[in-house]
Amino acid sequence: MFSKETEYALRGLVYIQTQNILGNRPGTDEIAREIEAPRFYTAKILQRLVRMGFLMSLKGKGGGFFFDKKKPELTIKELILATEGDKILTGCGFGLNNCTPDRPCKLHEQYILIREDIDKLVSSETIQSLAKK
Amino acid sequence: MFSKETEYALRGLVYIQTQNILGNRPGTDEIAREIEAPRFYTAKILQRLVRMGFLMSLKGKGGGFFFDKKKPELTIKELILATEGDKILTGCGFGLNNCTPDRPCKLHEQYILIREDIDKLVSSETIQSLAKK
DNA sequence: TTATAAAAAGACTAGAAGGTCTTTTAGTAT
DNA sequence: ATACTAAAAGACCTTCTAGTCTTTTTATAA
Repeated sequence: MFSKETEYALRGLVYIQTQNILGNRPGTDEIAREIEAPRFYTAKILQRLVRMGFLMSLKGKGGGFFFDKKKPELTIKELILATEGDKILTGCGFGLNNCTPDRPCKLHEQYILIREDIDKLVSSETIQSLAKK
Repeated sequence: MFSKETEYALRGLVYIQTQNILGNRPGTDEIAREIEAPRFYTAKILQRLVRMGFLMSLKGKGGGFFFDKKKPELTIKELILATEGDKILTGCGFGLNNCTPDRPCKLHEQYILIREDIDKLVSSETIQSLAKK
């Protein structure tokens, strides 16, 4: 469904948020261990997320990752769009690139419904809402 | 959603079936052109499908690809399982590999519903049903 | 003010997916 | 029989995803 990068980002961010709630700022080693993801790869992905402004970090002793509480909640959709673009939400199931609403391909009608459900799900859930579950 | 291989296979097989209905046995060049897919890659994918028994072919003049009319219709699901395994139909949206019904992950409940819809769609549609549309 | 801790940066590697091309094999029509 | 046609086989290449590792920068605590 999603790429590894999106998966690790999703799991990592939810873990960070659950720790933030407890007053902690986890670091890459802890995060990677807890979400069962490769250590260095997780670090790289988190760095990208910081650069994109989704997340904040502090270097040095006592440092780690945390969310800016002034910012609105981060929807899964925003995260997916940033890590792997909109192909899941705009692409056609049949794989015909010239499949448009007026010239739909043979799987279009049925696939549209599924795509809308995916869109609804990733639009309504946020990192913060998942962290509370 | 699907891999390129699955996409080209899907489009190629539907094209072959529509041509079979008209009494034709299209070859790799024609198929690749019509479904807008890379020529040699399409040929390779069709060869694999023949080896897997989904399709038949004839070499030499007047040769090409065709379906065995004695066989039952080929569901999209069978095709997907053969080309990319069952990860789309069994995998977890959240990407947690130890996500089971009794220990569900945080996106499980909602994702399950979408996965079931996908399963229903690919189980009900066949190459033959798509070719008729 | 220095030792230490942790993120940032970026080079590098492995493997898989996607794609190309040439040669071989096997039919078919003449 | 032979020439031609088309699939089969398989080597090869390219690109992208996933993952590793080392070095550099920056902050903090003692």
